[in-house]
Amino acid sequence: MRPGMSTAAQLKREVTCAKCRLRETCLSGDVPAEDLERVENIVYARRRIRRGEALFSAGDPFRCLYAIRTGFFKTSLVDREGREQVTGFFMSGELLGMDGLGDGRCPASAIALEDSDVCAMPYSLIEYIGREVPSLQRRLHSVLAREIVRDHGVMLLLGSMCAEERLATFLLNLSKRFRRRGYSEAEFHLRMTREEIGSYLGLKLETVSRLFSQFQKDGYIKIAQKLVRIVNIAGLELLLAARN
Amino acid sequence: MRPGMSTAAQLKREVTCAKCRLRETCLSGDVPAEDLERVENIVYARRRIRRGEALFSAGDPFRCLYAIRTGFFKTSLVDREGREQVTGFFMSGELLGMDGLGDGRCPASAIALEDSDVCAMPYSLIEYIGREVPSLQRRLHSVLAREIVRDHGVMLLLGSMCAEERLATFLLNLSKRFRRRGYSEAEFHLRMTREEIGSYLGLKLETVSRLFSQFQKDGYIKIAQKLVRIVNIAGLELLLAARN
DNA sequence: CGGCGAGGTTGATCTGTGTCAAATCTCGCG
DNA sequence: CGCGAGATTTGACACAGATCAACCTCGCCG
Repeated sequence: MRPGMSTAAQLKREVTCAKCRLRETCLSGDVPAEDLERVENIVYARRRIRRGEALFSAGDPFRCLYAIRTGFFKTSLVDREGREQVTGFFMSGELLGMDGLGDGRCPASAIALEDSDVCAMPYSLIEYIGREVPSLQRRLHSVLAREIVRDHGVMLLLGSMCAEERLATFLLNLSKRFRRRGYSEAEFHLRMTREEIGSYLGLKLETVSRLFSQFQKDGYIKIAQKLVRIVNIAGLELLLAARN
Repeated sequence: MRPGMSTAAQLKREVTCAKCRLRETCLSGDVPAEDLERVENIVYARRRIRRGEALFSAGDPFRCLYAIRTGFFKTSLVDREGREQVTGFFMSGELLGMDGLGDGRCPASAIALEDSDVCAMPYSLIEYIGREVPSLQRRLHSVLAREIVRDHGVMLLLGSMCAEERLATFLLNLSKRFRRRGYSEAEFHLRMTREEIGSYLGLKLETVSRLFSQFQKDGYIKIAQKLVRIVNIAGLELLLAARN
């Protein structure tokens, strides 16, 4: 490797989609091996974001999509009247920044909830290379559409579930995502505060706190601070199916 | 025109994006004139959907995106436990079916709330032609992303507004969309029932009904059945800004 | 042209969450 | 290693919106 190489280029070197453990959830997921080298060029740089810092903020010009290599983020929206809404929590292998594609500005902010590493992928490159690699193009569409489906799921949660069901859904969703990444599905750290959970679920932090206590009393979970252990996954699922 | 031409082809003949009044909100929006002929080929057929019928249903295989030429639709989701959630209302010039792009199945249903006409655009063609016409490709991305942004707006509504604010937001949103289409922003027909409004806004139909009455009493609107006339738009906006 | 059924309104009451408040815990930092 | 700010828990109480119920309205079909 040449000395004097730019930082971005150095960082880029460290990254190869081919070897990335998270490839299948990422943009290069379905890209066949022979196109992979081309596709790797869309990873322009890696960025390290410290806990509490913004990867991007509402109003920023849109340039990149970001793939989370390690870490945890929340995205949130603030309307003109100052109402804040957490719109999602994102973990390794997931993509951030897709909503900026609409009109060249990021409508939301993404804040790291722990020290995190991301791959920055300029949209201009994705677009350009996508034209030559249909599987990449398709994957991008698919990822955008899945985000829409996810959002509709949250609308269902907010629009037709009671507090208990919302929190159960939230825990089960996190559990499933951790499992898919090879972490324990039963025990994990909540990276976010009760208030952030509340904002996401359309509840107040006190309600979230009470529900955690109640779930513990009912034997569904053990909770100590931010560490959750789901003792009875089936029970939580049943709670959703109950529909009193 | 040849006799014996297939129905689909006949229908197709009637459609030219170049002359379509709704082009700018549709997929061909930014496509330059010289590429338009190519892009028009993605409109495979027109379909007429009667009030109450489904354009597509949850579980259907995904093939097409649909542009609404005339009419009005709701989309809705039903979860395993039978909870139903209306996820959106769509009017002429808007696109339906994008959420199916994720995994080849339509996760939601789209029901016509009045007799409607749509352009069916097979995804395979959009994909293929998009590769040659970057402005189309880009437009598709943009439209998908805008849907994400819209959904986040609904999440904000459901997660942090009170009933009064939700309904005011809903009315103002409809008003704005009618205006952009050249219809009256002040007076329009609600195509959906109180129950469907309620589902969309996370409220019960009784609450929706009461709020309409209250808004009328407070001089914001006149309402007779499904006909709304917004008497005081600024007042409704102020109601949102108030944040008691 | 009359009756039926779906949709809508309104009232009374109930209840799940919000609100407010106070005590406790935790963790980063000097 | 202790301090202070922010986070969490818990309790008491209030209230927005749900629920239940009765009645109304209107379009439509026989």
